[in-house]
Amino acid sequence: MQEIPQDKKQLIEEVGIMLEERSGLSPLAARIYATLILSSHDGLSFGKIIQITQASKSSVSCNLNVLVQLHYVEYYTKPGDRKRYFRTSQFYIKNTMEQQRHSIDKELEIVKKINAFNKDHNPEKFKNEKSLGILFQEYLEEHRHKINIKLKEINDFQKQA
Amino acid sequence: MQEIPQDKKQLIEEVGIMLEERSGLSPLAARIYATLILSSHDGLSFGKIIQITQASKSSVSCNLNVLVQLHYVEYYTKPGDRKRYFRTSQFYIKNTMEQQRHSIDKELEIVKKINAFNKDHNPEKFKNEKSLGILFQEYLEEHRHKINIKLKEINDFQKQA
DNA sequence: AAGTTGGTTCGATACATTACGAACTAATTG
DNA sequence: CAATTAGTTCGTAATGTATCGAACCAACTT
Repeated sequence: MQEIPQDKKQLIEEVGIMLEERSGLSPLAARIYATLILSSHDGLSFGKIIQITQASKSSVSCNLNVLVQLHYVEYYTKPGDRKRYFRTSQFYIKNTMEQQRHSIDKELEIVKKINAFNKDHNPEKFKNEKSLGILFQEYLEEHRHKINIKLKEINDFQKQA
Repeated sequence: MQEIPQDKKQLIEEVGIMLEERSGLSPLAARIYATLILSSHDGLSFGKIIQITQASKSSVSCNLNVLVQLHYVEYYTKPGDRKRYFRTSQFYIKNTMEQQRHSIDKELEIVKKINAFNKDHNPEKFKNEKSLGILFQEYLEEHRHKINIKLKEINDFQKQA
C-alpha cells in the first residue's frame, strides 16, 4: 500500500490534462489512462485503480470500460484469480497515431470543402486567399502522408517484435 | 434579407462542429466563425450575424468578443456608419497553424517527460516500448519542424502580399 | 446457504458551461 | 429632448456532463 510520490502524482495530472484536451476523455478517464502509462506494474487491478484515483467504484468501472472500448486500455486475467488487471493497450502509441490520422482526415475533408465552396460561391474571396487556403490544404495532405508512413513504420516494428 | 440556402447552412454546421472540437470554441462561437469563413460578403454586421445564427444579442456580443480577442475575427467600420463589420482575421490560417504548433509543442513536451520518467522509473517498460516511445517523439519533433517551415512560408507569403 | 469479493447498472446529485433576457450606455436622428 | 440604433453587462435559466451511492449480479469461500 505504498503511497505514490508527489512528483509522480503531478506528472499524472499533467499527462491527464493533455489527454483530456487532446482526446476528449473525461477527467477521470484521462487520469486513469495517465496512471497506467506511468505505472511500473504490468497491470493494475480495479481496486488498485480506485485506491490511486480516489474515485468511486461506479465511476472507475464506467471510465475503464470506455478506455477499453476505445482500445486505449486492455486487461488480462490470471488463472485462479477473478480480478482483471488493466494496462495500456499494447498498441497505444499506434492507436494514438491512428487517432491523429483520423482527426487530420476529418480536418482535411472540411478544408477541402471550404476551399471548394469558396471557389464556387465566393470567387473574389477565394482569389484573395487562394494561395493561403491551398497552402493549408497542402500542408494537411503532406501531414497525412507523413502520418501514414510513420504508422507503417510502427506496424512493421510491432510485427517484428 | 435573402434566406441562406440549405446546403450552406449544413456546411456551416459541419465546419462549426470541427472548429468546436479542434479549438474548444463554444458552439455559437464556432458557428459564427464558420459563417464568416463561408461568407461571400466582406464583413457581416452584428445584426446580420444575429439574424443568421438566430441567437440572442448578448450571446452574439459575447462570442464575437471572444473571437476577436483570440484574433480569429477582426472588424472594421465605415465612415458615417456606427455598425461594425466582422470578418475572419486576415491571418486566420496562420493563426490556425500557430495554434497547431502550440498544441504540438505541448504534446511533445509531455511525451518527452513520459519517456524520461519511464526510462528512470520503469526501465523494463521503457525497454519494451523504447523504440515505440522514441518513434513517437521523433514523429512529433518532425511534425513541429514541418509546421515551423510552413509557418515561415505563410509569413513570407503574407509579407509580400 | 450465508457471506465475501469483483464488478456493473441505474438513477440522483453536483458541477460547469452556454445561452438568454432585461436593464443599461453611448451615439445618432428627428 | 424623446426616440431609435448599436452594442455591452450581468444575473439567471437551461443544458449537458461527470461523478457518486445504492442496489444489484455473479462467482467464489466457508
